[in-house]
Amino acid sequence: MPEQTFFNLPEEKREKITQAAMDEFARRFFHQARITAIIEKAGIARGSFYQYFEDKKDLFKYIIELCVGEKLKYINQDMIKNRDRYGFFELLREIYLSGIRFALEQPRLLAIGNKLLKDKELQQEVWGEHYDTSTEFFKELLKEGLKKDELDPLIDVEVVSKLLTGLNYSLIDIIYKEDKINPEVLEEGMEEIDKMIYFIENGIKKKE
Amino acid sequence: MPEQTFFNLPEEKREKITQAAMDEFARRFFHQARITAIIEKAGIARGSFYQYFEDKKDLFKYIIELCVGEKLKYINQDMIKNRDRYGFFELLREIYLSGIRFALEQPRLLAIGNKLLKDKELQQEVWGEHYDTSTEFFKELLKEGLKKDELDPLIDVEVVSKLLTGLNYSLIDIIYKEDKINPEVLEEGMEEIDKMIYFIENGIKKKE
Amino acid sequence: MPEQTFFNLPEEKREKITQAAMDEFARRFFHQARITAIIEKAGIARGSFYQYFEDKKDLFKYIIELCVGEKLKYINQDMIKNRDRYGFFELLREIYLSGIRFALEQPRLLAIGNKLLKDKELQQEVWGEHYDTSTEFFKELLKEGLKKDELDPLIDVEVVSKLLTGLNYSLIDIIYKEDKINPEVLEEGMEEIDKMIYFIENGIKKKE
Amino acid sequence: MPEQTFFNLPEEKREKITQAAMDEFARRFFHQARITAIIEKAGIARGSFYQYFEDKKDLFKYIIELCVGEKLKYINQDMIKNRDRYGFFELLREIYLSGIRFALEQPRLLAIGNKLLKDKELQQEVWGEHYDTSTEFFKELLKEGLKKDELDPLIDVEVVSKLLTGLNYSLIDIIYKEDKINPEVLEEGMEEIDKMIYFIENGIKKKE
DNA sequence: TATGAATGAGTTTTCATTCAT
DNA sequence: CATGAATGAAAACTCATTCAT
Repeated sequence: MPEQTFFNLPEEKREKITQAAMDEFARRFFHQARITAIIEKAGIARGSFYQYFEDKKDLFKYIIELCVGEKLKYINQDMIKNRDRYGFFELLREIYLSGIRFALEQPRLLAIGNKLLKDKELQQEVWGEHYDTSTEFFKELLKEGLKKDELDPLIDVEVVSKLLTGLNYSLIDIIYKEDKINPEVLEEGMEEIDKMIYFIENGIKKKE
Repeated sequence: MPEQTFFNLPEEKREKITQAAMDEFARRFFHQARITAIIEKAGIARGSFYQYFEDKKDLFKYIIELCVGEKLKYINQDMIKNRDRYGFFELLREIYLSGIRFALEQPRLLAIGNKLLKDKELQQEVWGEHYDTSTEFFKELLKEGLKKDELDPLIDVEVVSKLLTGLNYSLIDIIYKEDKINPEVLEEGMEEIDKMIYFIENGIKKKE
Repeated sequence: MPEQTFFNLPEEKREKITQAAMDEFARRFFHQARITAIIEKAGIARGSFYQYFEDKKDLFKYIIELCVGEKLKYINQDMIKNRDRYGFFELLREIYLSGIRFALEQPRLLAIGNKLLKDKELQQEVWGEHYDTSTEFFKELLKEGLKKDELDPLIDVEVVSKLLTGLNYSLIDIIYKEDKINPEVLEEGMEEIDKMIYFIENGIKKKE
Repeated sequence: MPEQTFFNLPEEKREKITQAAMDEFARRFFHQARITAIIEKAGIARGSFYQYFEDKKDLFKYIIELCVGEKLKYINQDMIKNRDRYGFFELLREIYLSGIRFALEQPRLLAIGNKLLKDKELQQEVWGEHYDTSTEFFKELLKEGLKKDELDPLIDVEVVSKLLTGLNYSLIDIIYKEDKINPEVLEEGMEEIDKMIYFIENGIKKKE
């Protein structure tokens, strides 16, 4: 919800502001992030900032939106749209892999999201009530997996959806630690990650 | 590392300060936490605060120490000490259950720890280099489990230890959401949780 | 080294701030000087102060620079530049007289310098290593005086340069006492001072 | 004017407090000096301090008194008492030499006095109106010197007494610079200093 | 729309002094 | 007398936001 003035800006300038904001929000928690740092890096005037955004939170929400949009690009949209044609574990693997690709290629955006992750209060301000889209999505996936008889019918959808969400974050933590890419992962490559996903799957797949 | 003066205080007053600090650190991130709020709630003078603690960080470290100490009380110490007498999954279940018990009974302390969890910089200041004790512990457990031939030898100890850590946090997130206890969990009780743990185990136990 | 914002200020406002700062630094030692007093007298907001200056020391350095600049105006620059055309004692008298003129007309600036004079630590922070320019200057003068055969060759340049510096301060103390101009001196005028300088000269001039 | 309680203290304890105070007042200006530092070094309780002294200034005055008393010990008391038997320049040399001996042997006390020297306000609080004893003393000496026909009758007693005072400080500055004894002076010894005094004398002695 | 100066509430911290035991 | 905890005024400094041009 930036002001229209912001969108009237030349592409280049808008980009510079966006990048500066991402840098700052990746480095510091929302409350610690300093507008001063952002305007300086972006090379704009203090007053201009408030002509583009209502306040710090307004900018933050916008940046988060960009993160979400960017994140979506890493998911194979075809699989999502035609998800009835794919198996549950294929889809799950794709979700996880997309998360990993995103982490590897957009570590800064990941850092921003991670910072938000623990601040429930802020999340609510940013996303209102429905701030747990990730879990919601897994819930849908699980329901469909059960319908297709791919999953152990004993599982509790509520609980497992949350576990899958948590595992997603864990996976990312594994490859992206302390603001740096974990070199071990890069060496051994995706193969290792795939094996890892395999073990996770064991927990919920239908017992024969 | 509070000053001796703090420990000389009458139990009751010390407790009041501790509680006030916990309240504030549970509500806000370290940098956002306000000494003013703490001293007001504790009913002490501004100057007194600095007679008890070197600064805000000093108090925070102390509170974190209390959290860790409290957390340990929730783990069956007998099992930890004589862990060779227990199976890997028995131990794992105990760890997870202890986390859940802690979350249910000490939600405020949990919130404090969670806030710290995402702030790597702060963690290093509080704990020095060894701030990932949780993962280290799971790594030990896994190695012993492998030795006892209870686990799939194909698993990557590094990776799985991190997954188990992440799962632990997920479990806690499931029952403790938005600073309130998730009522669903309390209704259905530990039984449900136990089932959940069971599914997790599938992922790594030895294939027959 | 104030910020550019300070120099962008309208002359009048800048002057008001400068005057307020001079008042405070003339009254109190650097560490005792209060920013609050300065901003109140200058009629600016607390935050503005920190937009103009990095901190109290930044302002202080600036004020000292102004003092030094002002002081230089009181020395006959022609004599300094063409000093080979003048006798040693002529030059010495000019230096001393300039100090006296400065003291009479800028008692506040003198007070500021005097306060700094005893704080070696602060001097080093303000001026770095070369903080004894006064003595250095007298040393040069003495060397030239010896070359021109005007001075007793037995004198120790190191020692006498320090004595001359000290005498300079003494002279100033004589006419400027307790932050007020000593009225006696004003009555009897420069003539008396000139006589005083004459006696000082006896100590080092070449014996016939 | 410490309280009687202070003087009832065992010699050893009193000495420890005195030493601690001297250390602090030698290091920092009165306003910067911290009671905390003093009580810690002296090993006494905070409350005790205020049982011995009314406040910080009370202690300071006492320390200054001790400094003055100590200083007097360095002057040849016989010469002072029977000063009619000595020549003006003999007496003057003794005064100066005593200052130098004091500076060499009691650098800490000298530092305390020097710090006080520039703080006119504080001086008045410590000494009331008659805080310029040094100048007063030189004035007496000069008058007697004139009576004995040893001095140039043209000199202005007011002015020269102040100059002599200033020279005294300069001498001390020469041998005691930046809180350390100037090594050059120690090497060349008192002889050099004596020569220095000789040059000073030239300025005021009776012309033949 | 752009600019950047102005604002002031809010925060941490220090320290002399008082007070209760 | 000794002790050391209690106090709170005051200081420096930060920073999001407003305002005037």
